[in-house]
Amino acid sequence: MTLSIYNSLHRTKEKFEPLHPGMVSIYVCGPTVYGHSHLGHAKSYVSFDTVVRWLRHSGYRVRYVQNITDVGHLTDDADEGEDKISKQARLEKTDPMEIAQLYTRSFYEDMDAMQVLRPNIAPTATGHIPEQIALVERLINSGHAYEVNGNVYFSVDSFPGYGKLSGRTDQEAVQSGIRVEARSEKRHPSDFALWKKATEGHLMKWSSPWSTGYPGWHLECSAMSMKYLGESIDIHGGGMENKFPHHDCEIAQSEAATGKPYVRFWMHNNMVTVNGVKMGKSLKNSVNLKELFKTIDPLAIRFFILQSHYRSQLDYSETAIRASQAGLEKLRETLRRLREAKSGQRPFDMAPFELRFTEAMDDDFNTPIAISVLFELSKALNTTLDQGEGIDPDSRKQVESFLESCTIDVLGIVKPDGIGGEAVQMQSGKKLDGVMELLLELRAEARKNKDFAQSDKIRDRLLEAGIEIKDTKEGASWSQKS
RNA sequence: GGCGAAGUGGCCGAGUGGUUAGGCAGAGGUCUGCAAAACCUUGUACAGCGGUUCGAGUCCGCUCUUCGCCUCCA
Repeated sequence: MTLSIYNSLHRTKEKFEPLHPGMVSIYVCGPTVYGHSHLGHAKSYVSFDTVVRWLRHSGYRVRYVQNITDVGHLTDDADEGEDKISKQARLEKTDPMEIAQLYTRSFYEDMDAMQVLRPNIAPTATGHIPEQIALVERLINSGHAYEVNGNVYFSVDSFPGYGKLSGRTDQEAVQSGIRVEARSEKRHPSDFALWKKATEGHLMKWSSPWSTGYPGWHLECSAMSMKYLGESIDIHGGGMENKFPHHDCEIAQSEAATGKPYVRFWMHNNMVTVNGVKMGKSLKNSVNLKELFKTIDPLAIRFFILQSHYRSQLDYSETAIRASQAGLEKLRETLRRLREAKSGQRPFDMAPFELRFTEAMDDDFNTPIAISVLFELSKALNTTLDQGEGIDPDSRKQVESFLESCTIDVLGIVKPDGIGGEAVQMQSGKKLDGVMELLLELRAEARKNKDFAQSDKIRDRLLEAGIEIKDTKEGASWSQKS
């Protein structure tokens, strides 16, 4: 079986083979750090995290680069637009660097909570100004860029393939551009800035051969991708809204500079909507992750995201996410049960489940199908365990390891050192085990004597304390709940 | 206006020609002292109208509706 990936560049699924056998290079557009992360960030980074996890699981050595944008994007398209980070710094009465640091930390906190693995390299735009300047020089020298009044623009006329990703023709760009930019100093309305001269009072600026200024909107990704992954990379990921102009500009400036294909597979994830409407800061309907984490297990949010395909829109609602949490709990319960179950004689064949899971993931990372396979496996296991004879040791070991591999390593919906969703204070585990043993013993005696008032009291009080008791055929079991 | 995506049972959400998606919620049942969990049974959905086909959520056309991009945005 082979992995196929939907390539946005050709709008079709293609068999995936990396450029260098066994090694995959992937670059994903990172966040601009001027605010706390929202559910849209979660969808994007959970999706690509799962892509990376599956590639690694499939045996590839993956180098994953995800930038942190800490400069260079303006609040509007006019020359006098304010840098978003500077603006936030002004609003919070502090320094742009502090803003960038604050929200970078905040971003990683949220991603860590959802078990999004850190990228191998997380370069910042401000840390790569020389690389960006070098790329601009390269483009000027090869005739693909020109300088006017301290600004440098990329000449789209010099790159025939401009717009090939988004499917926009140059004609349209001309037509829409002419009205807006009639008096521009650009040679062509679609030309985009590589370097901008800083205006009076602009805080984030660097010296360059052309002016004291700052890099253009699209430059950092090209420069950093080339630096850390090479001039041609296997996969570049990002949100669909970035296809145009961001990714088309990246392609143009990179391929014009190197003469090589920039990206072999373009992957674009779809958006989160709230009640069917796009989530956006300007619409004031964005769902802040830190807020969400107060009431929902971060891993349940991850699970919710993975229950739809990365190329589908995901509609957020309270009820939908609650339903996901309940479903995830069911899978976790099966894993708990399997870990505690005694071995026996019953055979259990997990091969069909493993095959279907792999096929689903290999089919453009179809996590909703993969998860449905896990639910079916869960049901089959529960049915077998319900029969009380126990699964034979070999099969049991295999299926446990498979289920752990799927939920912990591949999907990241279960914590490696526990199940997830329980209270965190497990340090006193040993002591607690002893106490619980005693309590369950007392309760068992009470039940034996039909003193149900006493046994129910123990159960109810423990539940209040966050410990749930279940009576099974093999005796009572307990688990901690969050 | 241009480019693109989509409309699936109460809700979420897969599925691209022929057999059960899956989850959540609901109903009934098994088990249990009672719970909880689990399991069993239960829903015959695919925007509308035409067409192709032995056969269509699944292909084609039209209509309606929704959404995204075209300005920063995951």
